[in-house]
Amino acid sequence: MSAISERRERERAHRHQLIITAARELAETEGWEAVTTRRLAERVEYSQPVLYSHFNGKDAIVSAVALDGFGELATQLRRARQAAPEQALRAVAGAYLAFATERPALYQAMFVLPTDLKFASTETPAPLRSCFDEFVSCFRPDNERRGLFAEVVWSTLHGIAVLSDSGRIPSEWREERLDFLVAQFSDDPRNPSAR
Amino acid sequence: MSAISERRERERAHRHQLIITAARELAETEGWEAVTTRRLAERVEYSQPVLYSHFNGKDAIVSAVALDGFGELATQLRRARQAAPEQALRAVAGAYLAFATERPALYQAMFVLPTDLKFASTETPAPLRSCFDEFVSCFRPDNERRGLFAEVVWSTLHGIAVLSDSGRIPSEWREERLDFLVAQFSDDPRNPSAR
DNA sequence: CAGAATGTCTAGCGTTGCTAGCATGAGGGC
DNA sequence: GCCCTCATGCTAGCAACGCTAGACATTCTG
Repeated sequence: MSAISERRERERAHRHQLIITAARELAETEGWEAVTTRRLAERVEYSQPVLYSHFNGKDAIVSAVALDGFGELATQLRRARQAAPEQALRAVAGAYLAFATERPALYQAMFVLPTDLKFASTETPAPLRSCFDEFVSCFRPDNERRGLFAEVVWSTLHGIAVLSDSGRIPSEWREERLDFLVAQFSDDPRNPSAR
Repeated sequence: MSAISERRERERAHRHQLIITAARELAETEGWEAVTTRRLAERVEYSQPVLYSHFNGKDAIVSAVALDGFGELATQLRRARQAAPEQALRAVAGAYLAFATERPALYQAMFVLPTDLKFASTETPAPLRSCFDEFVSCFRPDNERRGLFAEVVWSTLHGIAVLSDSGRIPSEWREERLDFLVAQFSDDPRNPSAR
């Protein structure tokens, strides 16, 4: 393989990431309904068909953005948990909701829009699994049902995030909901009903 | 007003409902992405523009379907609660999830797709309010935070419903999640941590 | 019976995701 | 140095989308 084709491959990879970040920025400033293949192509200063030489279609672009998002979410959750080890659940839940409200478009790509990402299977991408594991780690290792705990806590947070984003529940009681949720689901020994 | 115009009004109302049920059936058999104004018009055996003489646009049709759905959901939740007054939360939560899994398209119209329905405000339609009140009624009248309880329980159920519908959590542990959720959120006197 | 009003249709606009097919330009063999 | 090959990116266009303008027909009104 010649040096020239290596350079080409590099440029191609760079453009690949350029498309992803352009789609993400466009979605975050104007919402996903404004992300059309035409506008995206114009933004990366290429014609429309080059998008299809990098991705199978628009859904694949959304999936790529979502995958980036899962990486970021995983690191933020981990940071929050490690910064407050004795209140891990509270910290992780707060970080999750903060992520959802601060990057609503990214969150939508990850959890609402149709993507071809596989969840909860053997081919689940690592960043996705890491996010879930952060929730699991909020519970005691000897808790045999921590997987179930994590699933339900995650569901609750997702419900709060998506219902308040679409205006279906008022967003002003966010902190109260968080405190309440943590109190109900924490499995530390002071919460006798949670085991 | 003449008898003829009365008949016209009747026919018009009938056709109005015809459009709504046609949209709902189409969505439930093929998903909302298959509900286009052209196919819907063909299905009700009228031309496309008549849809716009009944509704402001496609979103308004979705909203009308959703409103029907809220009426049905409210009666099902009420029936479940009254059939098991001493396990109200468990019954209502089960009925909610059953509704979501048995009528996924209807559920989407109510809670996922963009609609112009107002939630949690003074102009919230009655069926919508009834649904929420059913959750509130699962908690003791002397529980000052039952509104908060209801919001969080609803969020959890919605999270479970939407995450399992899109394949993001496995649907096989539904009963376990339900039992766990009810155990954590019930405010009866045997659950000391819930108050 | 003429004119106004109502209702429904055909046709079409602008936009969408996506693709066929044509250029242009670089790489390698002679 | 020259020509063939092949890949790369473009222009142009397709079918389908939500929605609307304007023509036609039918019905009501004075």
